[in-house]
Amino acid sequence: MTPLRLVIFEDNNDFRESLLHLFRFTPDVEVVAAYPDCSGVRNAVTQWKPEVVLMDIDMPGLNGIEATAAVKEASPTTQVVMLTVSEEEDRIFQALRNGATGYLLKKSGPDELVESVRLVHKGGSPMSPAIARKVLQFFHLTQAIPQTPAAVQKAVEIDDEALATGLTPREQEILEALVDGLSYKMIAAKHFISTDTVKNHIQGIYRKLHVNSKGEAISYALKRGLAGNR
Amino acid sequence: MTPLRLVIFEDNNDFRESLLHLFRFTPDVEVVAAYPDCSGVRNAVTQWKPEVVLMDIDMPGLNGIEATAAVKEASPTTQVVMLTVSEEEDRIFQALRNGATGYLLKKSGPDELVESVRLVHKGGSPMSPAIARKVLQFFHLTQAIPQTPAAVQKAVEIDDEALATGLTPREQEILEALVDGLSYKMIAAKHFISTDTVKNHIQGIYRKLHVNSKGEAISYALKRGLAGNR
DNA sequence: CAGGGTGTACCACAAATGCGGCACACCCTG
DNA sequence: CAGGGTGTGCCGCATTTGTGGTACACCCTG
Repeated sequence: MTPLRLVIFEDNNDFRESLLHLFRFTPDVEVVAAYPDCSGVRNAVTQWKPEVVLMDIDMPGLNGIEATAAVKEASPTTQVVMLTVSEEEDRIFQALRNGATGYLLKKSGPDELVESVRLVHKGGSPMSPAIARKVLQFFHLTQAIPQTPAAVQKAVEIDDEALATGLTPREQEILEALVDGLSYKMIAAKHFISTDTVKNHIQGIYRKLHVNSKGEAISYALKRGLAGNR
Repeated sequence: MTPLRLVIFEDNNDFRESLLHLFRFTPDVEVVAAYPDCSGVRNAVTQWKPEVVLMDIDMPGLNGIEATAAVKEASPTTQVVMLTVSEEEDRIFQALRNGATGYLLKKSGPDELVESVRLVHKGGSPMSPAIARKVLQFFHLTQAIPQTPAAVQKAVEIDDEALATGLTPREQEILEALVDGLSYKMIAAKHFISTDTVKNHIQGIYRKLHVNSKGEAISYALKRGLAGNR
């Protein structure tokens, strides 16, 4: 069986070297080339036709995100695995939409790196759990409302909003205020409590509705008629 | 440090036993209960208040997907990791929609299982690479298509909502994203622009709708059907 | 009475948001 | 061609929001 061809783009010399070293002891993976920058991405992939590319995100000149687009354009079947230290959402999503199919934090262990290269070639998407969580969050927000049979039943049987969501009466009131677009301060003034207490209630709401920002809460509440029925 | 409380739902006796056995040798994880079916999910989680639940998908009676919804409803902070043999997309997405934050194939090794339980508790989303790939594919599909000038023109001609409110097509798009509860960063990623540009558009929206916060904008838009018609 | 849930309040810190301005490129249209 | 509208990007700064604690008083209910 011919080994899997791998090309590496990584500007940090030490890290690049240790990657090379790592894969030297991996018989089924052959590092055919390793570059400290992405100036020659296009040529590199057309020349080497690698099955997999390991791509650092932070690099001088052409960065890893743009380079990923170039790789996929020059060789669509090549799988790109991003390597990064940061967990910035922007970059994650941009890299993924540019065609990256793996996304690993550099703190991943050697075994994990090697295994990831194999996996991405086998059609998987190795992703550090922290990254996966962010993708999932995004996924959740753009999803339709879940309709489990149980939930539907419940909604039909009892139309008590508070019971259905588990919100306390106070939380329900605060949610109404949120939906009106009020700020913490305004809510506090309206109900004669401190802004800190408002925060507490809002935290409770977030926990129970599985959201973590005003925007999500309002969206959730209005779309399901939990509030704003006036 | 108190160990992490884990509850298991798995109908296969052998597999359940081996899970129990596995975690018996994991000091930082304590399996407080294990059930062969989900008839008592709600009671189980309210009683044990586990940090993490391992949930088989295929089970007689209430299946793992519905049970997941029940778990999250009864104990929102509990993290649910799905365990399954199949890679059926519908089920994956349904489970994730219902609040599962991990998704492992049963062929995962013991170490991976244990590590996944820890990771999901630390805020990650352990996912078998094959699953992650499917989520990513879906992710790709829901991405915005870059605006061609022609498309913009078209939007201007047809979009009477935009005309009615004075919002430009781009602003309309951003408003849709706002209504989904997305953050600046997420919107930026979704439309492949910088967060600063997102800010600019949002400023434009605020000016035209006479509001000055995300909350007000979402509320305004949803209540008058300017967005969120899906 | 002990314990749980609820409502209140405070502190500290990180991240996101809102606001102001500046700049440039593109496409229309007069 | 000049100008306006739109989309994009960047900088800086003040405020708001989100997260994690701790604390205490009240009201139930077993």
